[in-house]
Amino acid sequence: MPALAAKKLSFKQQQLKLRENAILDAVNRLLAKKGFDLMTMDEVAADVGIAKASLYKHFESKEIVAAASMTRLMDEALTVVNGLSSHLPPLNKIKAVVRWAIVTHLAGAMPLLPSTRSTIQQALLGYAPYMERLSTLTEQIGTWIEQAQRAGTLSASLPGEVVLYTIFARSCDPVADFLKMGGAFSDADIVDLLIHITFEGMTGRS
Amino acid sequence: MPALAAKKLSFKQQQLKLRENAILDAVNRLLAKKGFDLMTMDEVAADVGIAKASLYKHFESKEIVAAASMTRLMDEALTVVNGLSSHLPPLNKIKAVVRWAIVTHLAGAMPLLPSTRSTIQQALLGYAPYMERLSTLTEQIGTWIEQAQRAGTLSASLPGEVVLYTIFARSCDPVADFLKMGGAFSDADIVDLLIHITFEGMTGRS
DNA sequence: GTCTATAAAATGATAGAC
DNA sequence: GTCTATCATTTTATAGAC
Repeated sequence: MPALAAKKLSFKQQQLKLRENAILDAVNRLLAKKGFDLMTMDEVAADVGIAKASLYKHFESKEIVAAASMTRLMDEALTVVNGLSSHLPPLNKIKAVVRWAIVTHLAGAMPLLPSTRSTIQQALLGYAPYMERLSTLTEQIGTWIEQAQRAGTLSASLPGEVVLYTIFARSCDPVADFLKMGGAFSDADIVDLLIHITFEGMTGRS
Repeated sequence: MPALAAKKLSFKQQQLKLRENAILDAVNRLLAKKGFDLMTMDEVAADVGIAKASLYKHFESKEIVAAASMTRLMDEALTVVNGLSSHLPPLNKIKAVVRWAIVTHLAGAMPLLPSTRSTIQQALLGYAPYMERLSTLTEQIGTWIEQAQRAGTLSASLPGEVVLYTIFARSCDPVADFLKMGGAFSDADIVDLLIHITFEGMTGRS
């Protein structure tokens, strides 16, 4: 009965996948809350509700489980990117992605990608699945940047590199945290404000 | 001989001050390079060239030595602020301060102030000398923001809070690190680019 | 695969001689 | 105040029973 056997295996694999997703959920949340260096494997295990040794049966190190979590986040970003209407002007596509990132950040589910100071950066560079997705994402956004610059909706005098890095950096801008802590604005307000200062700046318009 | 005694004491105090400044130099550099959580007291001691136990004779904990370093940085910021020509338009004063911060950042001497995730934030809140200076700095910049908004050079529709937090956040923008790592731009170029995207944004001008 | 128990290493902080 | 030596704790990772 190959069909039944395959079904049983698939079920086991599904369970495995579910458990691993639960682990990545916890890791993602902790990465967003404390960052890689302050997140401990004890916390992760406690959060998932399993023993730490069990954690290591699924992921062989702290670096790898973090990289796996970041890879899943990249997949979500790519899903957002691919789900955008192709009729949208390029600048609006870029804004939509940044908007998604800030919303995710405010929801406490955005690990701090761009921190030159975190130990995880080096590990990510050596983790192929992550780098693959980052490359795809970068390429897609890079194309939109060029299109928007040709269309004149994005400043043509800015090097594309600068725009790209800025988009990534604003996706986990600490300003969002400060404003949220202040309590004077709703999440929706904060998103709009950050999108505005990111693309329009802060100077007055005559 | 009170004069001589006073002189000797002053000399000893000068030596003490010099040594403590050397410690704060090392701490400042390490805070900028790795952040509070990844900086170790062993590193600090090694960097200064003294034993770790000696370090603890000068500063009673890692939190306090870091807070002292941050306080000294705040004093430098206040010196910059007070050194600005009073005839400068308010927006230019604000830009000058941000410019100083980015230059300091690129020189590897800007600890990452705004990180909601670092353990040090809580310690800073309880360290009066730092909070005092932060308060003075915030008040001065806040006044300039209001003036610039009334003058129409800064968008009047933006809450002052948002402008203030943005100024602090851009002072240690990771975009600067990324661009520096890329190697395609000089430090001066990076400063100009960051000032531009911070105040003018990234959209095209028709 | 899950658990308990523990190894191995890093690190903040201190004891005590000089 | 400076040093060497050490403590106490945290934390990554693993051993080994079930």
